Parts: sequence; structure tokens; C-alpha cells
Amino acid sequence: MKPVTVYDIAKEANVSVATVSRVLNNTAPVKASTRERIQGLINKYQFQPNALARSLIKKATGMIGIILPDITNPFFPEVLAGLEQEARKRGYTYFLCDTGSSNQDIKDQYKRESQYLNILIEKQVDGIIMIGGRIDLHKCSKEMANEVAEVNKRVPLVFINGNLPGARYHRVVVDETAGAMRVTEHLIGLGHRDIAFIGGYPQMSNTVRRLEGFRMAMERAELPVREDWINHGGFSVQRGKELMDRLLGMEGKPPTAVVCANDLVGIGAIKAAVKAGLQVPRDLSITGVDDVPMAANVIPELTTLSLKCRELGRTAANVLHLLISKSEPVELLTTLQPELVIRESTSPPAG
Amino acid sequence: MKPVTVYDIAKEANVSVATVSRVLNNTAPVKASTRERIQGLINKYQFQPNALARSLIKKATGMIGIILPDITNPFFPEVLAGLEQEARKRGYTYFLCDTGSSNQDIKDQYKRESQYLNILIEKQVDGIIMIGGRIDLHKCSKEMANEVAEVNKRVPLVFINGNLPGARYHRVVVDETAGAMRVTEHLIGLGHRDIAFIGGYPQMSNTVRRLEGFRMAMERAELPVREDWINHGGFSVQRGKELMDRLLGMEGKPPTAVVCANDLVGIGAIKAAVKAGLQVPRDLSITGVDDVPMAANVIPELTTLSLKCRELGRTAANVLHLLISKSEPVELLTTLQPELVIRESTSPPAG
DNA sequence: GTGAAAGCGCTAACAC
DNA sequence: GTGTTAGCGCTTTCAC
Repeated sequence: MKPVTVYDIAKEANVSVATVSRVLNNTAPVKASTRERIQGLINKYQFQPNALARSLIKKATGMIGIILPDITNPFFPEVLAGLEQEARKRGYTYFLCDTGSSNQDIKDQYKRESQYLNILIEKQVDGIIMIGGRIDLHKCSKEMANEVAEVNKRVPLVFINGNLPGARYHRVVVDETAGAMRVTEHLIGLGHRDIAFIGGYPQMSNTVRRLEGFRMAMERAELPVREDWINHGGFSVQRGKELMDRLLGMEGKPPTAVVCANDLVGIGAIKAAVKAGLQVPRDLSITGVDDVPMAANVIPELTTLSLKCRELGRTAANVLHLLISKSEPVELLTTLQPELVIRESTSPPAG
Repeated sequence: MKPVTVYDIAKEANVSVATVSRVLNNTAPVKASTRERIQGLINKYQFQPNALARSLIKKATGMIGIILPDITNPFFPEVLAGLEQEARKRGYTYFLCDTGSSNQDIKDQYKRESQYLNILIEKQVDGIIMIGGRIDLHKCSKEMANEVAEVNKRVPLVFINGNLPGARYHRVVVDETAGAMRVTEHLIGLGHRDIAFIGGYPQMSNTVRRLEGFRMAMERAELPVREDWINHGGFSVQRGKELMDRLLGMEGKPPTAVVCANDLVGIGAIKAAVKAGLQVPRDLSITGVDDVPMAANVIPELTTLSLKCRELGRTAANVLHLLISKSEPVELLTTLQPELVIRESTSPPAG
């Protein structure tokens, strides 16, 4: 059976399509009796207006796109949850564009970003939010940056925790440098002097920022930074284990505390430390960054830096909505303050 | 600046829109020279055809909708990852419709499902996948079931691990009953006789199925089922802690093993047990269901039942695609076998 | 309060 | 090979 259209409704109600449209959109007064007649038919046929046709005219689709690198990393669902809430409230639905670093060849991640960018434009989304991927690159290639700049000209665009050279973007960020400083200072305040930093990728700006905060805190406390205690390699639990193993395998006195680039690495670090016979935090304090739900569920519960994931998502959706509705001018940069969450994985050093 | 259309391209290339459309879709041969001329303009203006207009004619959008209850529960991102992979390969983009049991008033969850169902139809998605929510209800109300039946008439629909009365649906399921039996038998094989079951909701069919498998294994081994050791209350880590605490607080000899309704409950159960001074698995064996990534990352690593999340997602996307393309008849029911994953949280009972 | 008609940007017959 | 034209299903002037 063919889907019913405004014409079908109009014909059966003995009115014109214009009138049907009017009751559909409440865009002009309609006589109560005809309105009821039409409404009756709408209910009878469970008529649902075709949003494609509507959007084609209105030049607005109520759809936005979210491009992210890996929904499987628990950080992103948290951000999404915040985003969803705000988006739904404003009447948007969203395309989730996972560039799938967990599934597919990670080398193609940026290619998939480009594809999704194009697809979203063709689908006429009202706006796009990007998080992770190329906007986290410390040095992004001119071509990749350019692509995004072009998109930015065509449709409202908001970055979460990232940036790109060559254009001015609307960004919602959390001050990771200050946050990493706070984490490190917490450790220093506890009495630690020998502190390592593991995880992340040196070519990613989030890692650079977190490491920078770490260094600033150490410097301010006049503590030496052991360069061989700074090791990168990724953001996964597996990486955390490996990096911690390496740290534990080094000659000489080990660190008494380890700042991890994110919670997953921190969880891996705990695993490796426990497996090596250490007690956390007695023998070794460990911290994370993100405050994903699991951070509160591991044993011992992970001291971490809350990146305010949900608020980040809500805020980004909000900024994007403001941009779309053009109701008011929007600040380019919105900065949230992260929050130190002290749990069980940190304590004064033993001895 | 206005977006460029086929007309703009056609005019500047001195051809008709039909020819532009032809090179865009490779739908008929075009003289090489004109094709190049047109392609040049397309590149020059970075012309992207409006997918709304195209879909309006073709009656296909390349969009599908996924309705799920809570992206924040790590089970769902895993399924999504599988789904995304398959969907992308087939050229679909998808709306993520999170009915947000984590954010908002959970009482409105089913209302949001209804809303999303309507929105997806209006947006003319080519198909819908549902997972969780009302399709997991052991007894779903007539009205709620009816809504879905109506949707099922209008657009291809696939359920993951759920069902609804009143109509025949295409479903991709994993045999949870057999799986729960396998888990329980593993425990029994280890020598356990006093086994509890915690977590889930009695009104949800997944809980019913898992509990059924548990009971069947116990019965087959001629072991008594202690009804006061069967406690429901949810699927979260927090619930797992509470339910385990209650178990530990009961009079008499405690169970030597606990089958948890899912991994999160299992992780909570471990936390509560450890906090109570027990050693897992020496004093208490604990199992989960799902095999979310975190199950392998907690200490001790959780023995669990892999629900083949990714495969579930891939298969569902596949089935939906088959339904959409009508290329071949599709089985109503696709069943996957779950897999017991033995890790560290189970061992023979002490002494 | 209501209808006629002109599109929104594209594809697909159907001519030539 | 290419152009003309009629829609897809809806909203929106502009009359009446």
C-alpha cells in the first residue's frame, strides 16, 4: 500500500492541500469543523508527513551529525549521553558517525572522517559536531584541515576538545592542562616526588596538553621530570598494562606515582601493578583522566580528573543549536573546568 | 552564498540538468568531453547534490534508525560497533536514538521510544533496528506492541534480542537460555552446589531467559534452587553491589558461587565481595553475561558469557539490509550461539 | 478561512 | 548523446 500524502487527506476532506498543511503546522487559523475533519483523517490513516519534502522547502532538517573516533571507548558514550539529552530537547535527531578506529583499519580513520563530512553535507544536516580524530592532531595536514574549513563555511560546526589551524572554529573545551596540573599537584601534595607519566600519543594535542600540565606542576614544585618515565603508546587498557610493565621493568628505584593519560590506561596500569605484586595505592599511586563510569568501579577506585563528559556534550549541543538558530552571537570558545576526583588509587608514598 | 544546484552546473556547462544528473549518477553514457567539463565544474564548486531531493524521488534515503535504551551501558556500544561496520559497508548512515534511561526520567523511556519511532518514519528511514526497551518486556502492553506492529507494516524492522506479541518480527537473537545453562554448568562442574542468581528485572524477558537457563542447569544436576538466593533489581554495577551485600548479609551459609545477570552486576558483585573481605574466586566464584570489554579488565578478570555483541550488530545490520533490498527472502529468526569465556573469577569452591 | 499554483533540487521517462 | 518535462510531497505566497 502506498503511503498516504497530504493530497489523499485533502481529497477525502474536500479541502485543498494548503488547508491540510495549515492544520499540520498550525500556521494559519482553520475553521474548527474542517480542522477536526482533517485531524480525524490524519488519525485514521496515521498520516505522517514526509520530512524530506518538508525539509526540502524549509531548508532545515532537524538533523545534526556527530563524528567521533570510537564509540567503544567509554568516554564517548558519556559525551553522547549529554549531547543526546540536549539535542532531543531541541528537536534534533542525530547521525552517529563512528570512524571506527576499533573495527577497521585505523589508517583509514581520517579517510572515513572525510567521507562522513561529505555525506552529512549531502544529507543537509543543520550542523555538525566533531570530537576526536583529526581535530586532536597536534599537527594536522593542510589538506585535512582544509576539508574541515570548507565544511565550516557551509554548515555550523562545533569542535569538542580539539582545534585545527587555518580557520576560526567554535569550540567547547575542558582545560586539560590545568586539570593535569591539579592531578599532579594532588600527588605532590601527598608527598610524591618520583612521578611518571604514561599513555596517550605524542602527536595528539590532548596528550600534549595533559603532559604540559604535568610538567608545569612538577616544575612549580621544583621536582625533576625523568624523561625516561614519560612513555606514550595509546589510550587503551592494554597499552596501560604494557606501559606500566615497562616502567616496572626499568633499572633503579621505580616511581611512587604514575599519572596516566586517561582512565583506561590507568585501569591497565593498576592491573599490571597488581599482577607484579604491588599494592595500589600503598606501593604505587595511580591516577587517570576522563572519569568514565568504570573508574569508580575498579578496585581500587581510580582517582581521576573528571572531564565533565556529559556537560561537554550538553554544552556542545547547546552551542551548535545557538549557531543553527542564529538567535544570538556565540562565543568562539567555551571552556569548562575539569574536576579532580579523589578516590582510592592515590595515597602518600610508603616509607 | 547560496548552495549550488544542478541547474547552476548545467547552465555554466551549457548542458541540461539531465546531463548533469547523468554524470552524477553514471546512469547513461555521456560524451567524454562534456562529462569532463561538468566534472570540472562539480569540483570547482565542490558541488554536493542534495540528498533530500534525491531521496524524495528514489524513495530510499540510505538512512536507518537504531533505537536503544542507554548508550552508556557498554553492551550497546559494542553492538553498535558491529552494526556501524556493516551499515557503512552497505552505504547506510544511521540515526542513533537513545531513549536515555541514564539521563532522564526512566518512566518516560517508552514514550521516547514511541516518539523516535514516529520521527524515524517521518524522516523516511529505510529501516529500523530496535534493541532493548519495550521489546525486552516480558509482558508488553497491547498499545505499545501495537505501535511497533504498525511501524513494522511501513518499514523493515529488526529486533535484536527481543520480541513482541501480536505480529511476526524479524529477529536476531543469541540463545541466552542455553548460555546461562552453560555458565551454570561450568560452576557446577567446578564443584559448586550452592549457587545464587542476582540482577536483572523479573519483568524483562532477558532476565527470564537467563534465569531459566540457570534453573535448568540446576535441575539437571539435581541441585536445589534457593529462591531467597534469587534477587533482581537491575543491570548496573551499583545494583550488583547492593544485591551482593544483601546476599552476604543473609543468615546461614552463603553461596559459594553467584551467577550475575550481566557483567556490570558481576563487577559490582566482585566489588562488594572484596569489600566484605572475601577473596574472589577462592571464597566466592562470580560470573557475568555480555562479555563487555571491561569484564576482561577488572581484577579478577570476570568469567562471563559472551553474547557476541559485535556479531549481533553486524548480523542485524545484514538482515535489515536484506530486508530493505528485498533481494532474497529472509528468515524471521537468526540465532547466534553465545560462548562461555572462562577467566579468573571462577574456581572450585574452597574446602 | 480557503484554494490555486509556484516551487524546493533532483531523477527519469520520453523525445529527438 | 542530450534536452524537455513531469513529478517526488510538501509549504507558501497571493488571491479571493
